[in-house]
Amino acid sequence: MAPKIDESLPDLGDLEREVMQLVWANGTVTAEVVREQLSRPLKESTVRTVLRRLEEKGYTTHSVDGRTFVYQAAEPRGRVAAKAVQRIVDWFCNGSMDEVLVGMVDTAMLDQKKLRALADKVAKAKVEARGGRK
Amino acid sequence: MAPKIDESLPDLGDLEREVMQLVWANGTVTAEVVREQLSRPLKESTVRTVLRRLEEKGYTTHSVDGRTFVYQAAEPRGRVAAKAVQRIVDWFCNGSMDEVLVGMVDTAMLDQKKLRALADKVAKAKVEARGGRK
DNA sequence: CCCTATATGCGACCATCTGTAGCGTTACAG
DNA sequence: CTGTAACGCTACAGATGGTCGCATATAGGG
Repeated sequence: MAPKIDESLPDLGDLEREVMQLVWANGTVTAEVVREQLSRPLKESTVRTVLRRLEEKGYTTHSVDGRTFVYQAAEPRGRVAAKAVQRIVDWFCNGSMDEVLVGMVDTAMLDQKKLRALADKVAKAKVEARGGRK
Repeated sequence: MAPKIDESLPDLGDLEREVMQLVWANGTVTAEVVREQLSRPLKESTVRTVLRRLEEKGYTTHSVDGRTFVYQAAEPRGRVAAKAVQRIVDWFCNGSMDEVLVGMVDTAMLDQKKLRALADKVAKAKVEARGGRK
């Protein structure tokens, strides 16, 4: 059966999330790179602490280039987001996505047309993903 | 235009979440009722503290019956869940739901068929809601 | 081969959040 | 008037997360 996707990763704080965004955006990053791209000026040690915690939490992995740590996301953004959503659905609606979807329409987050378009898009993406590997 | 839905409510802890479930399930509850239905035995004061915080956070409202507080959800479950999802989407994918949907399919949370079925269901729910007023 | 610049490892601090509860106060039944 | 039930308020400890400082190790330049 399915390759047992590792369950719900721990939550992230604001800074941690911002750093993850940079990791995803850059593909691979070093503490220095992250520091430069952060919205506010933080000490190197701070950045490295965050990067380390992110790895402890399972969001990133690192390899060493010379004596520099190069981090990269352990999982693609969409997948992490999907897990987060899954958790929400479990917490609030006992795993029933329907109620959430309806809620989204209710709060004008989605409309029927959009939903259907997504269904098509997803179907297509699915085919591609499957074609690539598997 | 749309009645300006109040933005993302604060996060909830485990106990707070469990209590909210009871509120939603019961419609209206008192500290006593919640206490009785909780999975573990907690002091009344504990329950009342949680209920109070829940109200501070905007999840519930209360009215007074005699000298007893009667709480009820400020918003339906589906709507709260939807907002939570919205936040996730914003955090991770700059508001693009697509990426998340794809991620869900990727993690086997959803499949094309299911998605399409939901689209129909939502469409129907939408019609009903619309039929009521408007 | 030694020295310095750099990047790391790790521990520390503090503010906030959450679970959990005690205590003083108040209002209504008898 | 008094006891009881419900309330408000404060407290407190444990877990997180943001933010650093400092000791250490190691690659090169001289």
